[in-house]
Amino acid sequence: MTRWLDENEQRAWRNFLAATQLVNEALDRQLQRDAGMPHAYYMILVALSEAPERRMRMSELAVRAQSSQSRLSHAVARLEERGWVRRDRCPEDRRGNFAVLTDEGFAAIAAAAPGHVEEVRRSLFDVLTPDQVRALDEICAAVRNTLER
Amino acid sequence: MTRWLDENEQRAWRNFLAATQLVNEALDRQLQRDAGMPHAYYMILVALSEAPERRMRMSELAVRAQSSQSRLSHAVARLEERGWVRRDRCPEDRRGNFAVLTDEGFAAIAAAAPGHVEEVRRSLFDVLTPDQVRALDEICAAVRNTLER
DNA sequence: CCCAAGTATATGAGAGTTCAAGTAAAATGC
DNA sequence: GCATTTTACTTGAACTCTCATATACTTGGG
Repeated sequence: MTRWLDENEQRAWRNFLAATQLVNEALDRQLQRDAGMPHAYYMILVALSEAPERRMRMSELAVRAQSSQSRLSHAVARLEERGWVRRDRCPEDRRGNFAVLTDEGFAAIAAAAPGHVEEVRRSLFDVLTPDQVRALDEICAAVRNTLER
Repeated sequence: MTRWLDENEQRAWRNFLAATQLVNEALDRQLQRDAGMPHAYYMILVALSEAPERRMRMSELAVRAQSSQSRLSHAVARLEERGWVRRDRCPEDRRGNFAVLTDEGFAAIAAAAPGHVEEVRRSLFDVLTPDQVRALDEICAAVRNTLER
């Protein structure tokens, strides 16, 4: 019954697992070492920094930062302890919260960004030809389209 | 100084992050739900099942299963509790250990494999054209070549 | 208006991962 | 040969993530 992977698919699959893990590990290590935060936290701060007034409702932030709501809740609690994020109650819907990027938080990603971009280039873009970057973009967009809700 | 990502690179990067995370989450959820183990554990069991006599030194296993030594050590401890793996001391080098896949462990991946392959197809291969699979393979191989070791 | 159902978020426990440090045995060098 | 370094692996603590559940508020009928 099971349609097993053929040889080419096996190879592609294993290369995919290895490559994506290597990239993610490289990112996490660099950010942890140089900025004291995991990549997931960096993504949250970046999402906030791009939002109007640098604030966003928790649920929207979860989507933008590719996080589950629970994970985000825990993460924001941690970021709050460090003074990088603050929570403001939402007046229109008193169940809701805004996560707000503080000036310290903004300073933190501003400081972290150059090293991070450097690592992104080193571990991905420097390795690929422009054609490969295009191909990768399309491949990932296709995957998103299918798996995202 | 910093060479920021241009618009295309930005898009490719964000699609890459989203797509790889979606695939990994899909894998982890399916395996956790249907086989009671995370993907990392599955990879360890698979690596062992492919080894001669279904056993391997811890350090080699770490490489094959794409795990750090510490992570592997903890994971094998857990797998041992479930009776899926056993540890044998290595006679030639008494610092060393073999991780050995038990019959129960083999049964566990044999049972898990079909559902896992199904999920791999669903979340990646079914979405891509043969050309895209080839392109992805080459891209990932290039990344591995650069980042590995 | 009130109650049931739904939504937004938080919380706690359990599990996995990382990092630094620890143990033990082999290899190296003088 | 003995001290040093290296290798193989483990351990513990701190942290993050997941899953199930709880809380608080809102919404939609009747």
